[in-house]
Amino acid sequence: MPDSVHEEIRKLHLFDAMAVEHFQTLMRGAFVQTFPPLVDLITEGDPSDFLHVLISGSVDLFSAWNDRETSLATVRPVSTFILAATIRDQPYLMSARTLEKSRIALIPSAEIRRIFDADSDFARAIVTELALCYRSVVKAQKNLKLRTSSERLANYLLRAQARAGGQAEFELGFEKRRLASVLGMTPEHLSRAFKGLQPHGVVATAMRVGIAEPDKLKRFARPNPLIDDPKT
Amino acid sequence: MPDSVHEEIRKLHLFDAMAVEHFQTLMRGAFVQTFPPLVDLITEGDPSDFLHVLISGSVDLFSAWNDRETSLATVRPVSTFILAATIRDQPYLMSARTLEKSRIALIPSAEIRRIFDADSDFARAIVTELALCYRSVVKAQKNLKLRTSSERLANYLLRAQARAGGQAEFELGFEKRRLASVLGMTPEHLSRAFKGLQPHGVVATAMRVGIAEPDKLKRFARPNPLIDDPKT
DNA sequence: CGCTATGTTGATCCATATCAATAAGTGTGG
DNA sequence: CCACACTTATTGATATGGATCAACATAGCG
Repeated sequence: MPDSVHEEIRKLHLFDAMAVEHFQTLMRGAFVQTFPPLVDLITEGDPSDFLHVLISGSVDLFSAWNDRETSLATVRPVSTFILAATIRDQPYLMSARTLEKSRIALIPSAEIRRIFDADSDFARAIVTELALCYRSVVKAQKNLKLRTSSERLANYLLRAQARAGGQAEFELGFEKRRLASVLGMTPEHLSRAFKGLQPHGVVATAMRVGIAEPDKLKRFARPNPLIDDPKT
Repeated sequence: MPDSVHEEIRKLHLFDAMAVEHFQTLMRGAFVQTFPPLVDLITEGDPSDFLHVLISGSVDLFSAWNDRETSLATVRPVSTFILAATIRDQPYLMSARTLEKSRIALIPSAEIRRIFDADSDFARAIVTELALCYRSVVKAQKNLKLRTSSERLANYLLRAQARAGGQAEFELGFEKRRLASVLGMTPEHLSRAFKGLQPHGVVATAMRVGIAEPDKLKRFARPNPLIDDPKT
């Protein structure tokens, strides 16, 4: 693995406080890989051999049971996934697949656990990261259970607009088909949901979205920091 | 707070590895309280002043938005709740209320954070606990999104039977009204769901439940360790 | 230029919520 | 010990959010 990547990973606050020698030990067993869209990365039930760190792109965490499948969370850079399984040395509870082209660092779980025991700065960083993951799953769950699909779409668009720097018109990173899956609905339903948002000033053409009057959309969407703010 | 309670808390594996003096510091600011059923313990959005440790009883974690309310998880002894908010020093994401009469230890969050920084054994124990909380939320989410309400009820009954020592007939700890809320459905729907399970050998009278042929019910419920096993 | 994947639209179905009425407990004061 | 009030449980009728199925429209792309 090239040193430039080492430095990139070292900057992540999960790794920036730990002792140099421990970091180097971790990196010896680690590697970074670029995956195309829609590649299966892990399967639920498998032993947690690697901690995954998403460096760029996005990843869908999902689960299946009895021929049904559901998306549980979307991971965005830079953050880890399946940290809890790694820590507990238990099987993954969720499967993961790339949504877009993604760069991912893979670090052997056994090493993580060993160094976690040896380096208390690292242990503390892990707690912070894990608490963040926990809270993001809770927020995803609230989003899904408390909102209708149109409300989820409206709030998603507002967040996407914020990510795009607040312009009135912006690119929608996904194909609509994948956006539907991210939002937990069928493509047909997403299509209707977009139409339903027209009275609230949303104009959707191909992969571009325009929000005529953000305040109007906000009155419908009612964004809430305890659901939509990724930082808290 | 009586010393007997100190010892009880000290036995929880979250606290059993930490240095004695740190434990005593924590206990100085802590207290244990017994709450009747249906008491609101915390409200989402409030600052996380206390880490809660459920010693006996059960607690519902729920959330509200826009006049809608949903239950997100049920906490059973012995475990902590709102640990992630405490660690991150951020507002609670969920509200909590007792489901039954419950004993709860309250430990000032600021102390937890201080000692977390000073005691690496404690930090490690927190990681383990937090990973467990994370995984239990994920399991709750899978249960809710992948199963119909009858399937959730069937699996709940199988777990309740296991908790009761595997007898064919056992007490159902809750009022049906509360069970419905725990399972994420309306009381009316629960009533119908119980009827729907009769062909699978479930007999429900008042607060007692009988499972005539567990294998038959299992064929319908399809329990899965990645959803139903609280230990992994 | 057609082929295949994606997006839209319409019709219908399903799980579950909601509303309404009634029945069955449970508790309290006289 | 009973009458009354109040909560809980059941049952029926209806509404709703969203999925599914089917038809058709587009749009990249070899």
